[in-house]
Amino acid sequence: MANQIPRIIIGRLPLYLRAITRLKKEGHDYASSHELGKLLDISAAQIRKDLSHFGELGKRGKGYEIEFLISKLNQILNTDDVWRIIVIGAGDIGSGLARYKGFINRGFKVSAIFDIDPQKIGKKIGDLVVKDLGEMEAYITSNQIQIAVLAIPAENSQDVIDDLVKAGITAILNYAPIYLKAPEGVQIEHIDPSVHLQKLSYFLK
Amino acid sequence: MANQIPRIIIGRLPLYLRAITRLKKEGHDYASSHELGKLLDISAAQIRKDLSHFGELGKRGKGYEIEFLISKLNQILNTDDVWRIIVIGAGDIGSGLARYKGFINRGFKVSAIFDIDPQKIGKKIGDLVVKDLGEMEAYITSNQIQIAVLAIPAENSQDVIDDLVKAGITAILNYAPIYLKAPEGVQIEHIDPSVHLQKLSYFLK
DNA sequence: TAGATTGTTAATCGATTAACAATC
DNA sequence: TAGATTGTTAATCGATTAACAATC
Repeated sequence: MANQIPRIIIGRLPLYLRAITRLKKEGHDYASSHELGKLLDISAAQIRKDLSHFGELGKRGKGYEIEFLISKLNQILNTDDVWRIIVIGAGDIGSGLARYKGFINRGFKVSAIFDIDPQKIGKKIGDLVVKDLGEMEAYITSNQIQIAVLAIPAENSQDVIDDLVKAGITAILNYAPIYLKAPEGVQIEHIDPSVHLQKLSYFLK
Repeated sequence: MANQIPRIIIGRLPLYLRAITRLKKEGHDYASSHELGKLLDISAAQIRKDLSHFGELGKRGKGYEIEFLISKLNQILNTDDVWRIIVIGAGDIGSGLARYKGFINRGFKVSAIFDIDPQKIGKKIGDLVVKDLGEMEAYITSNQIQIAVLAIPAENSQDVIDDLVKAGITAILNYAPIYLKAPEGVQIEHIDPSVHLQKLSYFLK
């Protein structure tokens, strides 16, 4: 099972998981590739092909058992357990993430939030108290954190990335509108609303 | 110039624009496809191929004139002018977007923010005052808004989408962790941090 | 059994890369 | 001119789709 799955397939698995979790909430027990496909605007053939990389997950004639597929997808994505993640930057985005209730059943939990601004350090956000950025490295090491979310201005982000990696972080979700370099083996994902808006505006007028 | 450009290429143009804008800020006048490629982890050949869809934008022997390429990309992406966009939902994400200083030089400006919660209506966020969701449709019509950002809980988002489209919105950036249906011709982009985090966690452990 | 839907192969389609003539 | 880099063609690579035997 699963010898170097293409990245593009991995990128679709969270969407499958999100869609099928919704079907479960609606009371379904089984979902066919066609149903899922309609929900996601993805062809049924592609969904079957993607899933088949991880074994025979469906039942011919019936579809995919939802409970089973959910647990299988979580297993594949390593979200069986909850990852403790840290957030760097206690601005609007960082605060929003720290307060966000939706992470926990997707496999994540913000366990600390850091900022460099003395005005913010010590402030309470949701269940957390903003920590001094200076404590970040020690925190990562002693809590064995692997995932960090960067929610700070672009100018400072490359420096912080370097510190994060040095401390042992191996996966970064970056909200700064800038492309960042990380050493081989450190995964980075980017979220930049302006990029999405520009994709949209291309099609307008 | 430009007969039905593949979506995947359009998706890269904002990245080119972001990278080259940075090079401008650093004082460069020209950028070669190799420089850009190194900055973005994209092959030089691909960058040249992508850009060539829109004419001969470079100078052989020199590269791309930065000032010219920026204006050309803005022209292609329709971000020459500033789009007035609206934000639905005045929670952390909505507030963050309303206060975000980075939109204006990427071609966007939040011109109104709406919420359904009486506690939030009337509150000041940045330069804006939160409006009643009930005023949304009238606002869209009379201001000819085309782009909306959805930053509300998943449960309510399909209803709001329908209202948005009815009022004339043709492009939506959706922060709710759910796949939404919109009629043909209405573009939707999705941002769901959990999806990105799950892509990251796949590679861990 | 009949109907439905998977898993998988082969065919198609599209995107990326390599290579190089054109040319600044 | 010599060196550099584009624009573009052809070759390669990879992803998607169509189709259907297997089977629940």
